[in-house]
Amino acid sequence: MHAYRSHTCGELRKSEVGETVRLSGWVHRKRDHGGLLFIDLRDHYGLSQIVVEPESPFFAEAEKVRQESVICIGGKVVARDAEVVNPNLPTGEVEVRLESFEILSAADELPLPVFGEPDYPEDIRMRHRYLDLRRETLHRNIMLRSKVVREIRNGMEEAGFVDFQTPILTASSPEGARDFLVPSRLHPGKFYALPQAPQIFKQLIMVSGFDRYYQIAPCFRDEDARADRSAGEFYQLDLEMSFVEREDVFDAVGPVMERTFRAFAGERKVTPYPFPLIPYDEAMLKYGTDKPDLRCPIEMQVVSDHFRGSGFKIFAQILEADPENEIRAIPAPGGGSRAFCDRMNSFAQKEGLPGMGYMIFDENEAKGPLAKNIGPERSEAVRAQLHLKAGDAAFFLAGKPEEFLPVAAKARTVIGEELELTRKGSFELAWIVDFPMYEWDEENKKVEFGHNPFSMPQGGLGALEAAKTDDEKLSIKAYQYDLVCNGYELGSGAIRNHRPDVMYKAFEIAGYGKDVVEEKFGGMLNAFKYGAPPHGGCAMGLERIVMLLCDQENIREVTMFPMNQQAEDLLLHAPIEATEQQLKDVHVRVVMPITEKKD
RNA sequence: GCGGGUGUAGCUCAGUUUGGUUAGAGCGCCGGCCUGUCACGCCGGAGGUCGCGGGUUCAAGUCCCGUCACUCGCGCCA
Repeated sequence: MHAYRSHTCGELRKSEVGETVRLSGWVHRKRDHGGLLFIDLRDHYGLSQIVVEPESPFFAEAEKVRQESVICIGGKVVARDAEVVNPNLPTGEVEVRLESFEILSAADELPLPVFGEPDYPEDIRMRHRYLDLRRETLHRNIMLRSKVVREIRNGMEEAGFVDFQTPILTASSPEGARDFLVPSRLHPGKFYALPQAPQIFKQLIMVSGFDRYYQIAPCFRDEDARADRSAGEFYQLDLEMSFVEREDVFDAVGPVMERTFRAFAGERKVTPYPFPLIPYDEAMLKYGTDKPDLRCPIEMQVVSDHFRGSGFKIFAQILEADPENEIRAIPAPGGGSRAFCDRMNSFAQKEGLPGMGYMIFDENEAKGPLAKNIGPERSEAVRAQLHLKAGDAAFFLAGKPEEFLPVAAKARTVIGEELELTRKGSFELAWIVDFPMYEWDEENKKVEFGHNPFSMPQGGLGALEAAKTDDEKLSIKAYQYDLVCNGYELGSGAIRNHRPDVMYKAFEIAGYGKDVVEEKFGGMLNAFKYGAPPHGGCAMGLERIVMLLCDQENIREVTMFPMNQQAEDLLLHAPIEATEQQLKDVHVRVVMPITEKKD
């Protein structure tokens, strides 16, 4: 017989009754009746009940063994009597009568219980991640992550994509997030950077003639963490294709996303491919965000005209003060109660707005201070535009859209949830398309790249040359798109700008001369001078996909060894001081930040 | 860098609003009992600088100021 096990702990069924077996695993739980002892033995595969009779020579030892100790037991598989079958356990029809018992590794008192997985502080979970990972939920999440990766790989391989690795030690790139730097030993004073994404490499792979690239790629960005954003590092399904237009990219990655979600969605619905396309401008108008949760059916509308010159002076004045100001309405079907509307109003105030006006519609009229001030005719026009009926309400936000939209978007989500309009148990995917090529940099009062400077502007060189005023420049769209699901940005991509002449012009509009482009992006620019195929692609955040499938709202719940919000690894204590010798080797001297002393 | 929340037994939390007796409960831990449990049960016990520092007060877990830790968000994230 095998030294440790003849079966796994999840394997035994009635068919094994009568066999003598050997099992190894962790002591999940003991139930000690004094005269009879039950041990639930756990491994990766499941749970088996071991029974120890008081006559057993091992009874005393087994009674004392601590939870989470690793033991190896032998014994005979017996059928349980009908009344003690455990239907909740796949192995619940049998149990093992203990005949041999050995402690392979005794456990100390636990800093983190495994059984029952009670809520524990995250820093303790991180410090003892190996215990945390034994717990059922996290163990299952990590397993699902692996299966998701396999499903993605299968999909990509079947679609003719080829997996290539790209460098981890590379050059710092001037745009994007802050880089992690690695000092060079051979080149004093010089540094490598960890890639924020294999962006330039995958474009070079296309220029190198490989046609279809993909990789589950590690990405490193020195930015602060969020619940849905890991500190330091994360993985992307990264892909790039040659000789393609936008729809070709959608046709390649869309089906892979659909099959991946569908494979693990269970009862939950998945948007069938092809996913809807929503222009960026339309998303901002209807949802107030470029990553709308489409499970919520509420769509905002501009209702400025109904308030222009109306008796509601506050709104009328806001509209007069600046032509860019507007009134936006959030319809709230079924929200026609004072209590609800007041609650939403104070929500808006908590979010930093002066408030959120509202109208309540009943059978005959619109109620609330707004309705009174603008009169029945205008109120009725608002109701008609929003297609509302008796018992409904609408909320109104006024001012500069860029100022109130973040709150409006949140309010839309909250209203949808509170009124139970938001669908549960579905994954609703859509492409947000036609992102602006440029945006206004308020700090430096200039036109700046909106997203990826390497995206192809729509209309190409002609559109760039035709744009003279700032407004015209800002209205240029890029072949740039995001995939969104349930309010999360799953990934983004673009058709790239593979033409040096267009690139020079694109950078010129953002105020960068030829010299800057050549100095900063010379590597890629040169590559484009010797025959570059039109190409495009995208990158999907792996953890976000897994997070959604696991019904988790925190990315650390789908990451085996995550860092905390301060980007510290509490298990292995990274980051940590380097030794004098290490610093000397790489020609680095540490200068601590000056902290202000208080007197 | 900034804002919100949290911090009381190993853990989860009550007590803080309105300052006042010996700071409680559940889980876990330790000891005892228990032959059919599977969240086993019953009895007993240990365990607390109320995050830390300062202040107000006859009196502070409770009020004030500062600070630290964790977390959520803003900034940042092409």
